[in-house]
Amino acid sequence: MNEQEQSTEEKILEAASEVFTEKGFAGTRTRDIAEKAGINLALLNYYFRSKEKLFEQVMKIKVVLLFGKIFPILSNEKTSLEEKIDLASEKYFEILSKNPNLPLFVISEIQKKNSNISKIIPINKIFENSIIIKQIKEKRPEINPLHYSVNFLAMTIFPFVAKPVFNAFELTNEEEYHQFISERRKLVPIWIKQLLEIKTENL
Amino acid sequence: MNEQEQSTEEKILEAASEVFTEKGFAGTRTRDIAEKAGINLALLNYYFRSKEKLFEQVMKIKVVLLFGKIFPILSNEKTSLEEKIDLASEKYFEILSKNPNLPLFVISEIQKKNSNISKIIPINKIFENSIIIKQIKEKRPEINPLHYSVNFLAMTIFPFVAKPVFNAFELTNEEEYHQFISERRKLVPIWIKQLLEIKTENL
DNA sequence: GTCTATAGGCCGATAGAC
DNA sequence: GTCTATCGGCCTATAGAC
Repeated sequence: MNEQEQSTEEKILEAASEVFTEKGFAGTRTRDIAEKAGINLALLNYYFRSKEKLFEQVMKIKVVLLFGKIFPILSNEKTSLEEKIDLASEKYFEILSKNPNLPLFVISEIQKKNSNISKIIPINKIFENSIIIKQIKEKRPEINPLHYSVNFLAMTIFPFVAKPVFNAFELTNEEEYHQFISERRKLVPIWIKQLLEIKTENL
Repeated sequence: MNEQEQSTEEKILEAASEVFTEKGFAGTRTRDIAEKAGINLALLNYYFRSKEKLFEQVMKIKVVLLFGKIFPILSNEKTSLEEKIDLASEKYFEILSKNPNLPLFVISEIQKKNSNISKIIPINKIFENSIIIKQIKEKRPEINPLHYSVNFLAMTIFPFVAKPVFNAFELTNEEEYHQFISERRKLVPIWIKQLLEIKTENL
């Protein structure tokens, strides 16, 4: 499924995905994408019109990858809150282990380009109407459910976002980092469920 | 302390700080820095030699701002673990409220430039030898203390890192976001202390 | 120290042959 | 569809006047 089986368009898209993710939109040269895809620079513009439009397609794919698989889990009417936490955690560690710098790419490029990405996926609507939010509200009506969602995302995603810092300051080597992540895969759902048990009356 | 009281060098540095933070190294044009500083483009090179060297100075300041104030708290021999959590949390929310996109800038630029930034501050040495690590190890010897440090940083920093996502997907408006942050200022230390109480035997 | 003017190189995009 | 060659603009950096 690698070599010749990919169409030219797919080869460009894959190369673009890698280079954009590594260097960001502004730091990427279309020449580098063309070289990595093994095609000519002119072909890139033939297929995608411009660097900007190529980037938009990559970003769309990345946003769907980052959020798409999670929402079905959070919106399942048949699973309990605790089961959702376990399943979402498992799925996220799986996605992020394969795509470690996916979240940093999406976040930092959204920050730089304040694009109208909310038209790709209406995250807020899906989120606000999801079953899990109802379940959290039932369990902890005194606290904005967004806190628990952010806690979950923070504990799961942050170690991947901060990986460049781990490397730069040599906090872990590559092996220790993977060990660390695989420990968190088990710990995070335990911690999240525990946080939901704490009553905090006096805000 | 604004207008004429700043030296030209300071004006350039402050303008550079703002533009680099907003657009990243690659997305920044030295012309924009010069314009924002109210000086001529040539002056920028007169004072700082190159865009690269100016960036390095800005980055050094940012890294110190992000970590410098925290380490003394974590290394204090006279405070308890719980007191350190309260003080570090307070200090971080203070720093990040004033510099909301500081962490995203530092992380994403470190990722792009894999610079030898560890020479600015030897974070790993300071971290490993800090008093708080000893205190965490005493309390939870079965778990790598890095997990609790990452939990703290994640729960504190992540909402600031992810702010562009909050905005892009309209999860909160500006007022709701500030309300959300001020709630976390109280909740995060409570949660962190609670996480330290959980025994997790079976890893 | 501060300015204007410009050199010099890089990069995105396209024209045009095959 | 795919290539080579090149245009035109932008951006960093510097030369040189004041």
